[in-house]
Amino acid sequence: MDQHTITKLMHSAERLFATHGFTGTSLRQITREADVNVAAVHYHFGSKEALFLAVLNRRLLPFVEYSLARLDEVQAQSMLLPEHLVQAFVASCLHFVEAQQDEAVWFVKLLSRLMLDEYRVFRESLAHEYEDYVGRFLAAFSRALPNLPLPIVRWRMHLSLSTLFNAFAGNDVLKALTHREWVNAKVPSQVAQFVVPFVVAGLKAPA
Amino acid sequence: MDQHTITKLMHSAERLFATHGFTGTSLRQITREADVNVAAVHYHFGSKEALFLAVLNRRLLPFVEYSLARLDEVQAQSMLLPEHLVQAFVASCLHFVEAQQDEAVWFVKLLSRLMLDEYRVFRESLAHEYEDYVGRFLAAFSRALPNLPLPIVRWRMHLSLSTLFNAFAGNDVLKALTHREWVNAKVPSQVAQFVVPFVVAGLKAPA
DNA sequence: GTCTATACCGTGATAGAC
DNA sequence: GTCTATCACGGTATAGAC
Repeated sequence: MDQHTITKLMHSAERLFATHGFTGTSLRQITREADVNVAAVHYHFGSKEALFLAVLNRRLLPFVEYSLARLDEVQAQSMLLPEHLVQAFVASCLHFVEAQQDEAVWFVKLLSRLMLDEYRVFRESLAHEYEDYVGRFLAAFSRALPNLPLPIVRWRMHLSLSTLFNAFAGNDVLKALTHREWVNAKVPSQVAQFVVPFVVAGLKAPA
Repeated sequence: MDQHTITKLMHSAERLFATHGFTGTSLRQITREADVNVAAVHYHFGSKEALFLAVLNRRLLPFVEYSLARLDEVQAQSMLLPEHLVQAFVASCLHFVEAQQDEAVWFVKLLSRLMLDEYRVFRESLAHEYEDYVGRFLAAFSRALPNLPLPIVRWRMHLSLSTLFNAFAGNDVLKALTHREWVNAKVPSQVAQFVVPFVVAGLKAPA
């Protein structure tokens, strides 16, 4: 156990940001848990915001790369169906989880927060890195759903990916209102079994 | 403009909590915007948490009541289909938005945050109020999907309601990553037009 | 019952010793 | 590269004036 300061900081920050949110986590909590000095964050990253972005990009950039490789594979097929795209995306998620283990769960929770207005401030920095990624998936969805007008294709892709993300992150509005587990899935591959048929059917719905 | 202190506080709190989150909003911001003293929150509500719950229940309790009335209507029909349940829920949302106007948008954003772990602390208080509501909707979904095993019915209902909530709240993972509007819907009834077919098809997907 | 002044502590950030 | 000291600010909560 002789990790570098930067690694220890990112590790603690990832878990704490995922659990308590950006504003809900203080630099003092992070540095205490990482067992480093309070000033270390500013020395190595410059600011709390920069630390958050670093934590995010550390895992998201490799994920995106892997995910695009899977996309290229299915695009190479002559017949492109919506389920192929969902499979490419889900397979990337599962591969990611398998490689990162527990840390992946924190990371996905962290990622699912970005949808909220609260995290608006980070969007400009993220756009530079991920604009191309989203664009390429959208083009693929257009190919796979040739009979639907573009606005509907965009909505369907948005709903599909948001639903998948929220499912993997364990975000559940029913659990929030009743404090009870209504759905249970021990591992991400089980989550996928429940969500994929739902999403694929949604994509293929008549206009 | 001679509102009561309590009303002014709830109004400001709703908007600020929705925009910046619970930890991201300070009592000073709320009281400054409401043009009341910093201590007013503690006098009238007891704590920041209690204010949050009050803001939530103020709109959610009437919504639930209305929504259950719509549910009873469709349950009275001899043939209960998944689309009837979705329609009952969506109609309640639209009725709610029409009555509350702009404030409804803030409220739905606020509500969609409850899914996150960060808001765990409120779940116990909420369970008491909304356990029955969720239970009655679940029973209806079981009736409408008689050929599916109960775990799948639960997943489908969870995915449907979460997807609808996120759509009305404007939560969009693509927008977060690219800082760009991919889907556009001026009013909630337009959102419904895009989301309802997706969700209904998802519900009716083969097991 | 209602509001105000204020206490006390934690926050992100910086400067400078080592 | 790391640490201590310190800053200005804003956080929640309370004691007490009207």
